[in-house]
Amino acid sequence: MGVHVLAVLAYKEGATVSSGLLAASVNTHPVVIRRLLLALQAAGLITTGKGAGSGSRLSRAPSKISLAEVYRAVETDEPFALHSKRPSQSCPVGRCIEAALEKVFASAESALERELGQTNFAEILQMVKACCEGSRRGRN
Amino acid sequence: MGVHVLAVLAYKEGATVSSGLLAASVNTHPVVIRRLLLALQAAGLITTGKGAGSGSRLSRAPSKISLAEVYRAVETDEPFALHSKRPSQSCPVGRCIEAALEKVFASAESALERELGQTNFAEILQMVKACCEGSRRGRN
DNA sequence: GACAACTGTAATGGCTATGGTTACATAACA
DNA sequence: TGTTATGTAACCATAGCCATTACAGTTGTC
Repeated sequence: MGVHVLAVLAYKEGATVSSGLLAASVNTHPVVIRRLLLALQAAGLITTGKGAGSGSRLSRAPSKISLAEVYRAVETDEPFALHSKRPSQSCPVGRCIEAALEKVFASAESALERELGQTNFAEILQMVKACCEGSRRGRN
Repeated sequence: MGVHVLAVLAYKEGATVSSGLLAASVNTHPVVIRRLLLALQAAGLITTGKGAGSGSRLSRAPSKISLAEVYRAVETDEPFALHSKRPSQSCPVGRCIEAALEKVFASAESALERELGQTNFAEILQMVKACCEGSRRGRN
């Protein structure tokens, strides 16, 4: 969903877009979008103005924003669920499995981010535009 | 959690382990473990017997089981949440973003599985055993 | 200055997924 | 036949996420 928002912002190169318009495209509620925009702001990906006629825009060129940054900005919890309740400490495996898993999962996540880092929004924008050829009647 | 179960089975090389014992190590309920065992059976990672004195064991050597297989066996839904409600089809971005994202996410997931595939349970077992040196009083 | 168009933020309710629990049928073994 | 296990359904509790409402603060325009 965060990707969707940034894709729209990239689509409207530089123009400010209100949360209402973004919500219409994502098909959700403006407040949901604003919460998302806060996370994207904190990550420095967009700038948001206040007041009438205002809205959000990318703070960098689309080619300078990778999916990995969006992932880091938006994702809150760990991709792999560790144990909710701690394993039994009286079992040798239970006592040590968490440390072992953390190491492996950390490298898995870094591999994931490395892969996501290889796609930027210029490419996404290009894919979207290529897909839309032929159905040029866009109201928005 | 699936990893934990298989790690215990690897720890008890070849011996059958009941869902009750596994549950004690994971610190959960035997039924939860049995649900998990069903998925691991379906993936061909373990074999489970019925009846008294029975239980589960690995169906392959630990070195022949990778984390990627566990991931595939256990994980049900997509790692990246697509849109729950479809985006607005009247917006050019909304109309095309899903197809673009699917392609990118598929490659990201395959990168993830590639990374997970590089760790097998012989290595995990080794990590667990290395961690437990010194605290050798294991009741189980 | 009043108004309109925005964002920021809190509070709330609903939905879904997951895990925990109980209960019971069934299968194997001694 | 009794004991020990699995397989499976049903149900409740919990957590996380999204949607919604409500309202305060900010900016630009008339």
